[in-house]
Amino acid sequence: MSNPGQQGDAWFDEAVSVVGEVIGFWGFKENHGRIWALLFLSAEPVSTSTIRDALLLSKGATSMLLSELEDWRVIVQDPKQQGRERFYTANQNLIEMIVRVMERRESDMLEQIVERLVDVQTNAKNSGASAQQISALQEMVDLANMVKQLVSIGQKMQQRNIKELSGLLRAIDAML
Amino acid sequence: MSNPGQQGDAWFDEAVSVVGEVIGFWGFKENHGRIWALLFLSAEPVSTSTIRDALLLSKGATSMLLSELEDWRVIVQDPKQQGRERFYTANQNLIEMIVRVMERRESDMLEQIVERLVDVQTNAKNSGASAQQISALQEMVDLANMVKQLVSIGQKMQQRNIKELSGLLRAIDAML
DNA sequence: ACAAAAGTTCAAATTAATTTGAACTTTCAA
DNA sequence: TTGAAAGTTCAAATTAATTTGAACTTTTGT
Repeated sequence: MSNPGQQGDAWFDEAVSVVGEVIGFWGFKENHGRIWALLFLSAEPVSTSTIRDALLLSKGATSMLLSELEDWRVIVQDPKQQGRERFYTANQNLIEMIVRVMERRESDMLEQIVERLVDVQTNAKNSGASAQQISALQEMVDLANMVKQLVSIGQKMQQRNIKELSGLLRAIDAML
Repeated sequence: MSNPGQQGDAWFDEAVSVVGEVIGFWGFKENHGRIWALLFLSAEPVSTSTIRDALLLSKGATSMLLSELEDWRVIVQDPKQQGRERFYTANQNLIEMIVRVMERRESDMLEQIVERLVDVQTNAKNSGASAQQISALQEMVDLANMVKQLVSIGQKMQQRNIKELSGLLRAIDAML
């Protein structure tokens, strides 16, 4: 068996598919997940053209997908590589990665949501909305704020590994 | 001012929009969010035709969206109403609702993912994948299991209200 | 400085998700 | 029992998301 455990092996392709599906399910493009999986499972930095060939993507798509992933710091360019082509590696810290992406995706939105809902509540009061309606709006605001709190907890989890977090979750479970 | 704080008021429409956007952003249809918001902000049960008229939906769409929401127990039919038409109310427990929907959406998937990744790992071992690759796969499995753990914590949070949970989150924050 | 290779951009094409509406089934008031 | 109003289904239409590829810009080895 030549080139063991690389792109082309059935298990490798299946892993790339699984991750692609999960990531796609979770609101990103399937190809974001496929690229990340390819890099995460590769020992060495991988060149852009290798990625393109392995995943059958166009030049344009590859460029866009890679720069999005890089922007989210889900992948990183290998600075050691020199020459014309770029080489990438996956961020190996899954937790940090997930937290960062979540934060980036939800944070601005949550801020805006709270703002808009508070506005709505003000207008509702001035338009003679019922007490019940005001408190329904308040609950939405509270919920949005709770999610903000959750995001900030996420931030603190960035430097912990999965094993530690699993232990923490067990402790929380016991509190309930 | 007649019909105070009802559909047609600017604040009401804005609230419906905000919720629709959030829900849409979060992987559901915008109209799921709009219907739920309309019901959540209405004092009385609302008839199907009122929903249709207020949100400008077709007969077919209304039927499908309502039965999906009902299926997820995000809304519920009012049993008191009799007559030909159905009336709905929103599930008032936001936390229960979110947990239930998440659980439903993620649970089967997570089970499958773990299964497929374990399979992949087995094949990888038999195909002479590197130790590094095996452990990368292991990390993915661990992560999926951690998310399962998280879902099960979510279940226990169903009967708590937002204020309680906010306090709990503060306690967790202090542990980090 | 040049030109070949790599990367970017974005309008058009493709593909996927959502909505419509007509034909059908079910429900219930008379 | 009957038929009109309500509800459902699903293929076709619409709308939205993603991908392509050609024209462009940037980079770098010579």
